[in-house]
Amino acid sequence: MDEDGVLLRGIEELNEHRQISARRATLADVARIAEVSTATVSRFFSSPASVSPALRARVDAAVRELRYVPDASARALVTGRTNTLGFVIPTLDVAPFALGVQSFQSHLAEANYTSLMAYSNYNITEEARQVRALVARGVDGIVMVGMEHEDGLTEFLAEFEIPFINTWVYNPNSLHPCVGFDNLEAMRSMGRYVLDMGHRDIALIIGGLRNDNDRSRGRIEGLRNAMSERGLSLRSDRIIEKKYGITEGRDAFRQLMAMITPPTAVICGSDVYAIGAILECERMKIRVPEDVSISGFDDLEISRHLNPSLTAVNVPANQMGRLAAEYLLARLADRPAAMRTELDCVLSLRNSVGPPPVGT
Amino acid sequence: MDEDGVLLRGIEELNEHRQISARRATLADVARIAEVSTATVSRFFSSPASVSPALRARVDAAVRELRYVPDASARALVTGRTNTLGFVIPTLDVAPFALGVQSFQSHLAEANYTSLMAYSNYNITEEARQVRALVARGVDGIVMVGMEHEDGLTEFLAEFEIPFINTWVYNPNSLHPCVGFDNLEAMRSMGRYVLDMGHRDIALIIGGLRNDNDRSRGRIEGLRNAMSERGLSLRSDRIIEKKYGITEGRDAFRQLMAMITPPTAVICGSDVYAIGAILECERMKIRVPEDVSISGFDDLEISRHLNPSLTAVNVPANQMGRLAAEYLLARLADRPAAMRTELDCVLSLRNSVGPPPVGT
DNA sequence: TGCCACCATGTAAGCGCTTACAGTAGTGTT
DNA sequence: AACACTACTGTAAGCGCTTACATGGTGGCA
Repeated sequence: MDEDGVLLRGIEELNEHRQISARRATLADVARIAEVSTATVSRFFSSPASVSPALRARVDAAVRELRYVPDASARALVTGRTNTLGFVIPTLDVAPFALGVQSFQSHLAEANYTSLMAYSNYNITEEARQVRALVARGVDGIVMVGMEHEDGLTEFLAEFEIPFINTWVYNPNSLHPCVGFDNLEAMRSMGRYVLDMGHRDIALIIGGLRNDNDRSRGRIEGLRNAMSERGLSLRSDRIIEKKYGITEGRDAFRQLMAMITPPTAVICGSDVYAIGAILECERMKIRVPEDVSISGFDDLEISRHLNPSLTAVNVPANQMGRLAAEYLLARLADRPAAMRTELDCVLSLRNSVGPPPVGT
Repeated sequence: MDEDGVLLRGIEELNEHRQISARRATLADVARIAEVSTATVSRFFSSPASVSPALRARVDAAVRELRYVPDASARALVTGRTNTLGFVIPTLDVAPFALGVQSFQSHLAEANYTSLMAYSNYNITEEARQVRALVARGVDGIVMVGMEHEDGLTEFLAEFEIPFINTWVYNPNSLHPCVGFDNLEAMRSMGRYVLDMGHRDIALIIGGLRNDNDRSRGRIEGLRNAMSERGLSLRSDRIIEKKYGITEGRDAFRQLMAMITPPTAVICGSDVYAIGAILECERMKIRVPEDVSISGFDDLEISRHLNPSLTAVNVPANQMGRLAAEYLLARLADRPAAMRTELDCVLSLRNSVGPPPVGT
C-alpha cells in the first residue's frame, strides 16, 4: 500500500469517527470499528464467554473508543423485556411505603432491574389507571398494595401475561400472589394485648375508611374481633376517622378526651396518630400510660424515642419490599416462587400502654 | 359474492382474531381490522385531529376490540424519546428526599412522563454509576442532588445530549442548571438568629462530612461565617458528626452535654438530630430552651409538634421537586427555562431556641 | 373548465438490537 | 483419511412503531 493509500484511509477513518460522534454510537459502529459482525458485539454483551478472547478484546476496545452505550429501547423491542418493574403505592408520604419502595428498588438493582413508581392516592380507579399506564410503558411485572383492585384489572394483567403481587396484605385464600401480613390478625393481637391490660373502653383512631383501603378495614375488624372475644363491642362513636397526619392524630385524640367518659385506651391505626396523641397528652398534661394508654401501628423510627416510647404493631415494610422483588424476579426467571408469603407483625411492646387508671 | 365466499371470509377473520389474541395486538393488527394504513393508526394516537372522523371511529373501534396498547419500546426506538426521566437521590430514607421525589413524580405524571429512581448513598462514584445506568435505560433527562459529581459526568451527559439539573443546592455562579437553596446562606441565617439570641457557645450536630455531600459542607461553612461575623469561631470539638438518625442525634447531644462546659445552643444539620436532642432533653430533664437551645434543618412535619416545637430551617422539598420537573420538561419541549432558580429557606421560628441561661 | 393548493391517506424505509440459522475451523475418533 | 463434533462467527430477518414522501381527491379561483 502506498503512502497516498494510507493517507486516504486515515481521512476516511477520521470522517467515519466524526460521523459517529455526531450521533450516538450504535452496535453496528462498534462492529465496524472492531471488524467483527454485529452478532459478535451483541454476544459480547449478553454472553461474553461465547466470544473468543481475541475478538472480545477488539470489541472491548471499540466500545471504549466509541463510548458505546447499548440502546435499551431497541433491546426491549426485540426481547420483549424491559427489565423494569412497576410499583403502585398509595403515596410516598407515608414512611412505611417509602421504606418498602427503597427496599424493593435496592433488591431490583442487584438483578439489574429498575422500577417505575406510580401513586394511587388510595383510589382503586386511579390505581388501575396507573397500572395500565405502567403496562403501556412495558413493565415486566407489577407490585400493588392491598388486595382490592378495580374489576377486571387482574384479568387485564393476565391477558398481557404480566406477573404481579399484592403487598401489605396476606390472606391464605387469596387467589393472587401476596406478601404481607394479616392486618386483621395484627390488630387483633394488639387489641388482645390492650384488653389483657384490663382496658374495657377502647377507642380507635384510623384513616382511609372512605378510601379504597382494605388494610384499614381489616384493622378495624381485627379490633372488633378482639373485643367481641371478651364480650365487648367497639362502639361506632369510639372510632374516629382522620386523614393521615400528626395534626389529625392530635385532633382526634383531643376529641376523644373531650367526651363525657373518655376511653381508657386509644389504639391507632397508624403511628402518626399515636405520635400526635402522645404529643397532645404532653400538652394537656395527661400522663401516658397512667391516665390513658396509646398504641400505634407501623413502628416508625421515632416511635421508640417518644416519651413514653410507643407500643406499636411493627410493620415489616423492608421485608415486604424485598420479598415482592424476589417474587417477581423469580417469576420472570421462571424460578419457582411462593405464591403467598405471610410475614409476622410482632408487637413492639414499650411504655405507652399500661393498665387503666384504678377506679374506672 | 357467493355464500361460500362469505363463509370463508368469516373463518379467516376468526382465525385472524384468534392469532391476534395469542400475542399482543400490534399497530398493524389494528390497521387491518380498521381497514386503514398503519400510518393512520399511528396518527390516531399522535395527532387525532389529522385523521378524519370516519376513520377515527373505525380505528377507535378496532383499538377497543383488540384491547390494543401501544408498545412504548418500539415508539422509543424510533422517536429517540422514552418520556422517562431519571432521579438520583442519596436515599429515600430521608423524608425531605421522599417528599421531593413525590412532588417531582406527580408533576411528571401530568405531562405523561414517568421517572426512574436510583440511589447514590451519598457517594459520587455510585451516583455516576447510577446516572450511567439511567442513560443506558434511555432516560430523556436527569435530576441529581448536589453540585458535586464525579469527574467527567457532566461531560458524559453533554455528549449524550441529556439535560440535567442539580437540586438541593443553589449557586449563582453554577455552570450547570440548579434549583434549590443556598445551604451556606440558610445555615448562616440560622446561625445569626441563634447568635442574636445571645448565644456565644454553639455546637453543631451534622452528618455526611465523610460522604460526598456538598450540602453538609455548605451548612458548616454557613455557621462558621455567622460566627466569625461576630468574632467567634466554631471550634472543631463543637462539631459532632453522626450518621443520619434520631438515635444518633440523641447520642451526639448527650456527648455534648457531658462536656465540661456544654454549649448553650445546639444547631443541627438535620431535623432528625434535633428531634433526638429534644427527646433526650426530656429524658435528661434538661429544659429547652431555658437550659439549652436547639435548632433543626428541614422542618419535618413532626417538628412543629414537639415540645417545645422545633425552630428549624424550612427546606422547600416539594418546590424543588416540582421545579426540577418543570425545568426538564421545558428543556425537552424546547421551551425556555431558567437555568438557576433560588428558593428561599425561611426559618420556621418556634420555641426551641431562646436566650442562653443567665450567668453563662 | 382547468389549474393549483391543500388535506387526508397510504407506502415503505428504517430506528438499534437479538437470534435462528448457516457456515467454517479445529479437534478427536475410528 | 474420513467423519462427527464442538466452538466460534457471520448473515440477515425481523421486533412494533413513526414519518418522509408519494398519491389522489377536493374545492377555490381565474
